[in-house]
Amino acid sequence: TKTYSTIARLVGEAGDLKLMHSLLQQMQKEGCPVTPYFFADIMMAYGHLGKVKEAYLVFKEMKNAGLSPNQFVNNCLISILIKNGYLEGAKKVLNMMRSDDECPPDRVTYNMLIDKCGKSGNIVKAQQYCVEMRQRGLWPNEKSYCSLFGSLNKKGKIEKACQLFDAIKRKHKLVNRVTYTELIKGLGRAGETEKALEVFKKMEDSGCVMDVVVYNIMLDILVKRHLVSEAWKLFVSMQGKQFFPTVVTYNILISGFCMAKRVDEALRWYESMKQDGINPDCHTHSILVGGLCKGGQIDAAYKFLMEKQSACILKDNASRGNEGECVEREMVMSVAVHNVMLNAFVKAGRLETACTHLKVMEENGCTPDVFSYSIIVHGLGNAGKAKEASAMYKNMKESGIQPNLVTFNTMIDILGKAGMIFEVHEIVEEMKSLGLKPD
RNA sequence: GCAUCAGCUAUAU
Repeated sequence: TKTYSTIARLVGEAGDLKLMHSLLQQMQKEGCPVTPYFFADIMMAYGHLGKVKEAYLVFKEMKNAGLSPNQFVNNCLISILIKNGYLEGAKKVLNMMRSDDECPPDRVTYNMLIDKCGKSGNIVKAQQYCVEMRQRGLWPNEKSYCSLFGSLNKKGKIEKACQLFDAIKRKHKLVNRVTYTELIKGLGRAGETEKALEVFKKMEDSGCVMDVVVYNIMLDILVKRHLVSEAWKLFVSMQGKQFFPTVVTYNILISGFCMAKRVDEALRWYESMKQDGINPDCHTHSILVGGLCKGGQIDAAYKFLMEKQSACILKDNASRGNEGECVEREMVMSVAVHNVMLNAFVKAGRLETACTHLKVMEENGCTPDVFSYSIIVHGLGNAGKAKEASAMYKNMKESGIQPNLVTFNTMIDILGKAGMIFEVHEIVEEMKSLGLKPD
């Protein structure tokens, strides 16, 4: 069974359902017990590729094979649905579980839903799930509370968040390092740098086990307040405590130098991270492109971007087996980096260049996303070209890209200002049909 | 069952 599961994972990643079928048949022929975990592995593989439909087909396939889903498999399905933005689907699975005495929801089930509702701003719903799990005799744990706490933080309700923090600390004693980290982050976002530092120091002094994430968050707060030299001190001291910088740490510092308009230093740090053996990622590149642009060096930014773009065709040594096989794969510069560039062109009034670059992206195998189009649409609208903006908007939809709330707001603004009231109504109707509420 | 659940960095209104 283990052998087959291992193979099944690979089959799942390759997206070959047929092969999976024959594997399954072979297993049954050989009298090899097929477990739900076998199916779950395949489902998760699909899920990570964003192939929700395929994952669901595997789920159904499992039922057809006469296996009823257990809590684990249902949770996997919920996780896949949630990660890919199908909250409604996840709720349906929950409903099935609620009415299934053999397979009721467990703490993981609720934790996932609490977290997702919190992240999408529905705190009330998140709390309802929390109540419901208690009614079922399931006790919320650190993760449940941290999700709830985080949702308040996200909404900027720092006072309520602090109250909740105190409550869960006093009543349930269910706070850990992650909860403290979340608290620091919330305080930082609320502009309470001093308090954030205070909690951070308390954490350090009380002998609480730290990790690099806590340091990264503290660094980010400092850097966003333009306290670059404070950040530098922390960067040094963390290493003295054996917490070594990751790519995120470097990205934060580099963005700090960019925000402080010290782009040269940012570029030097970019070099030194590579020397430290840490690979820059798409965040690094978009931070640098943005930094160069904001420093008025648009053309340098473009040059940098195109250089990285052509360096992107490289060997991907993600060795999956022990055979040392290297998969040659074409890597593409992340859309987000191009989007930063597009935005810079638009903001500099170089609309033509931006539109040209949109095509360059596609030629380089980098598919524009909803951000790319929104940037261009907004640029056109700002230039008083409402008709062209509309055309670009249509273009986007024809490329199979769903508009989101920001896109709709942008369009409403453009059309409204151009006096195209009828078209505004069309947009509003479109929003409704997608289940989006105007904000 | 070491598998499903919480915290860090970039782009649009």
